[in-house]
Amino acid sequence: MGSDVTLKHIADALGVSAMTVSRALNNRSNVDEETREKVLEKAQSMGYTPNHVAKSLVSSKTYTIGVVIPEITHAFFPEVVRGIEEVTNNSDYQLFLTNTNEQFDREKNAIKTLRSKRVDGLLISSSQTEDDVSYYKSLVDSGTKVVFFDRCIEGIGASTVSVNDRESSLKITEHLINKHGYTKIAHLGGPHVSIGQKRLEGYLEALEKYDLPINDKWIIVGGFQEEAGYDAMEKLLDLPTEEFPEAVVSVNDPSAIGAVKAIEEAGLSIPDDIAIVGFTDDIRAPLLDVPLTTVHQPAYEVGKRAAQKLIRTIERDSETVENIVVPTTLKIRSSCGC
Amino acid sequence: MGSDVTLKHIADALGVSAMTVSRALNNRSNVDEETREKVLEKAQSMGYTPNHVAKSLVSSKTYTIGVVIPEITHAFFPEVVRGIEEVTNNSDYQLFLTNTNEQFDREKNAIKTLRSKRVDGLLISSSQTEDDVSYYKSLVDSGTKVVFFDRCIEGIGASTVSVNDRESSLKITEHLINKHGYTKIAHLGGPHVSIGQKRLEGYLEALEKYDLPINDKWIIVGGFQEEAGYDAMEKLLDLPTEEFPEAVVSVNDPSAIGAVKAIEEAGLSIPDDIAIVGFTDDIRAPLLDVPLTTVHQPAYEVGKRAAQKLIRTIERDSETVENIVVPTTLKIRSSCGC
DNA sequence: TTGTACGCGTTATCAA
DNA sequence: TTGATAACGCGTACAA
Repeated sequence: MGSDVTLKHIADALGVSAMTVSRALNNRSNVDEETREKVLEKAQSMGYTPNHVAKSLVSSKTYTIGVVIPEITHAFFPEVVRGIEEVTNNSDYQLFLTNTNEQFDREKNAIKTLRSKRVDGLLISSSQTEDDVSYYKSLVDSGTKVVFFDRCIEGIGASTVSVNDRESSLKITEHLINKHGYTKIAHLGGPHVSIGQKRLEGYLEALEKYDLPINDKWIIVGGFQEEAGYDAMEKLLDLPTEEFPEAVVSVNDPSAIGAVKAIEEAGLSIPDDIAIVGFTDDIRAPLLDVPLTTVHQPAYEVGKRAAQKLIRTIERDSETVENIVVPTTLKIRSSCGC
Repeated sequence: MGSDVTLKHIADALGVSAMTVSRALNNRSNVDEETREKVLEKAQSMGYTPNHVAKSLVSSKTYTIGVVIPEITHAFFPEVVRGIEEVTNNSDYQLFLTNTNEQFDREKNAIKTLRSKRVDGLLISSSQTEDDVSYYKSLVDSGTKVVFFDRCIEGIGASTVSVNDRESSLKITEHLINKHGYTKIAHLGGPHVSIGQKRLEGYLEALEKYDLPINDKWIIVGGFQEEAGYDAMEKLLDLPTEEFPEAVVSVNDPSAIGAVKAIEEAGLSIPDDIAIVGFTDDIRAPLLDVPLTTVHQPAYEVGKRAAQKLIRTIERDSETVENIVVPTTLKIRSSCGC
């Protein structure tokens, strides 16, 4: 594709200057109407496609946004992307999508490439599992426009869009306590950063609020994926009878679904032998043998808000840093005992 | 981000020419080792990030691929994207992802923008519903490198990667006939292009092969989404008893899932009152109340093969046009009566 | 080994 | 209203 038609080609064909062609094609006012029509016609017939690469070089603006997500097959994220697209579609931005497969190395690599491509900004859901913000801090400090969503890094000068993780986790745990009277409640957690930490805090807060025992063996630190939930649940299942929990709060639905698998394989039944709740409202949640009680996350809305905030941040230097929180709703099904 | 560090900045800081810096940074052989080290160090300390926009302008190569999919929330496509990424990740290409929401207008728009951005090639799963290939024909004729996947346009000079739609549809329909003895079989079809057409053909071929009646009222032309399946099924449900089908072959799983909803709402039971099979092997298929018998499509593999073919087409002018077919497998569950 | 000149396609700026 | 020139950041080709 090195043989593209350029402004100069059209100009030569018409006996005018490239500048005039540029003006005509960009609807500038200072072009003779007759000239403009000739140009438009010629551009059409020659199959001209404007070269945004050259435009970008001049304007230092690419109309391009890099989207970095940890797990494209986790249904939450495609839905977020749809929300992002609703916004970008109406504002001429294109999306570079990169899926990091939960690997921080791949994430750093992707961000490096995206910066080389001079994206106007980045939407990031972090896959970092360690509590070290220095990488992101220097990214933001370098002037790169970033908005975090879902798995956010707060307090480093970038806006964030997330759900009220702590509160939601508190509420769903409270539901298990209040409504069902469980007292022995375990937690299948994610890594102790970002949403993993907050959801853990919500869980702990609920137990404390009701003076329930907190048992270290009930708090498993795992990951966000199905296998992690499966493995974590296996550890719980190994617990002796007297320590066996009555209910489990999972960090998200994929993890919960993995746990359900482990429970079923152990020949136990939900919610009688053990109740379980998730977080996400995955597309599969209502379809499980025992439909999963969970926290509904408005993924589409998260994507939309994040994209809006980023574009405003890109286009206005005065835009403030915000931590935007979108509300969740409890989705009560039957895995909790209801 | 117009204040980026350039080669010239580094050059000035070091008292050398920009060219020397360029050579050092690109690991060219003809640079003094001492100079190279100084440059590398300075580049690091000044926070230099190479400008791919400028590089692309010079080289007419962007290391960028446009991916056009019709429906990002249909789980098949995220899985395809993962397959694409496995390939692009290892070859330094970035993906522009655009979701057209099954709207051909949006697709044309997206392709136009992607061409302006001078992507090196396009991976397209078409959302067109009309049987007019002229748009794609002129796209390919213009020299744009295109590989179609899943919803392909064949015979216009672009490679395609798809599953053996006709055969698979034939086989799953045969299963209903052979294994279960159904004779009155309906089809909830997609638009009559690409996979819609082929899956319809497979269905018809099966009926003909076994001398079964073909009833126009049993062939509903709909769409690929859940609502389309729901609506189509409602039409079948309105049929008088003597014309009521015993089994339904759906063009894909989302459509089948919509149909299942309609069947359940009508108070009928699957498979006793009516059997149903799909096509895709959606993540939800095994989780339905009556697990869905369907055709498993190797989405990841489709993505991988398509990306490989496109990159080869981009990098070698001599690359031939191929219609690549990846095999499916029947996924027998219980909605067929098994 | 290093530097200079030029071009990639476009637009801002100033002159005609 | 139109055109000439320079610049965006980089790499090729050639010269020193």
